[in-house]
Amino acid sequence: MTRKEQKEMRQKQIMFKALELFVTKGFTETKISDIAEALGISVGLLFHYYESKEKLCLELVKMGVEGTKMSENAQFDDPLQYFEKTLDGLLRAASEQPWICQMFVLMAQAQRAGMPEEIRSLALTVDQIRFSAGIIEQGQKLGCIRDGDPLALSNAFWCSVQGIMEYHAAVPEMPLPETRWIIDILRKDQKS
Amino acid sequence: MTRKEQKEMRQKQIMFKALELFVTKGFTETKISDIAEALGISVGLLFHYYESKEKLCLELVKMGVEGTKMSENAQFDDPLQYFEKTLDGLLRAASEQPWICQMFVLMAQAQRAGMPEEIRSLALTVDQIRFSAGIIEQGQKLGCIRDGDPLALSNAFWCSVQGIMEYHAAVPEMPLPETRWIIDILRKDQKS
DNA sequence: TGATATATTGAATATAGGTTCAGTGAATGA
DNA sequence: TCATTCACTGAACCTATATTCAATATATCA
Repeated sequence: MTRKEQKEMRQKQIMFKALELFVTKGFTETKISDIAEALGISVGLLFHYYESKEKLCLELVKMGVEGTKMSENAQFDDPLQYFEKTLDGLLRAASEQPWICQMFVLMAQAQRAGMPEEIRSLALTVDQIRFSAGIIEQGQKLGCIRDGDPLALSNAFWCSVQGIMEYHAAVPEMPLPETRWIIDILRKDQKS
Repeated sequence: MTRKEQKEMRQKQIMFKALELFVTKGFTETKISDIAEALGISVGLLFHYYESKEKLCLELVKMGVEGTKMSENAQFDDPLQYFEKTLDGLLRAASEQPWICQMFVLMAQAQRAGMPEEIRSLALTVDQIRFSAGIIEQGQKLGCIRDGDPLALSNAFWCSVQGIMEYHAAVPEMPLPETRWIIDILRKDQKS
């Protein structure tokens, strides 16, 4: 293994363990030494790769922001289908790769007051709710999404997803819901 | 005002401000001095009323546990109606009294790893999800709640509520969803 | 009114935990 | 092979903040 490969591997290792701990214990509650210990490396080595706990978290949030922007580019015919596809993908991913759902949770944590300002403002650049409200409006015109304030509907949907991801990050053994249960928050005429 | 009244008022004052800050900033991220400053009192006074930050939080969690047990005693005819009544009450309360929704959020925080053990174990004594799963099972037999793993359905419902409360605690100006949108996670045949 | 109890303060203390750094050993490459 | 670079260590350092405490002000009550 070349030096470069080794370096990238270590960085990845550190990031994913940090993500796991930040999400299960919380950012401030996670000690740098917790991460180091969990990986069986020294505290000093961690600072060799990341100049601070804050920068490490920032790196994770950057990753999350990119992931979100990505998903906003998904193509769809039917607006309701957009949510179906997105949610189905998320739930499938969450059940297989813990880090996807953890990432989801981290992004919410990062938006809270009390987070380092640089992290917080970056996290606040994603606004899934407002973005989806536009698609919901389309769906309402087409008659596949129920009536009501699009922003409130979008909020209801994404908050539900958020809650589910959060709980699954903490208690992975709890069975995840089926996509269509959550989609029915938005669907106009149930019974498919 | 008598001494006793004054004492109770101060304690309430401190508890509610602490709740607000614990929820918006996080437990560890909230400094004792933040609470004191926000109330215009000294740090020392806070310790006169609560022997530690941990005990203060514990008091809040106790309050939350009692509230939850209370709501479990609600009477109902129709299982679906139980959820409707409960959620409607919660949403109504959340929009009027911030602390109710904050309390909801605190309970989730308190259950996380990384919290002081005494707080965590107390918070873990409430198990809304498992409790509601029983009611969901009844509803399925009666045909008013959709088929599927009752535990997973209960999880979906309460996680959604959790997510909504959490977001509303952070961004109160976002309009809350309507009860029936969330109830439709559980409802068997939509279109009322 | 005086004596006691309680509310209140803020400076001093203790400690946890993020960060630094001087040093060791192993890989790389000329 | 030798020199250089980089991975890696863990103890020392430093700061932020929970907690303590001695002192003061105010209320209660006999």
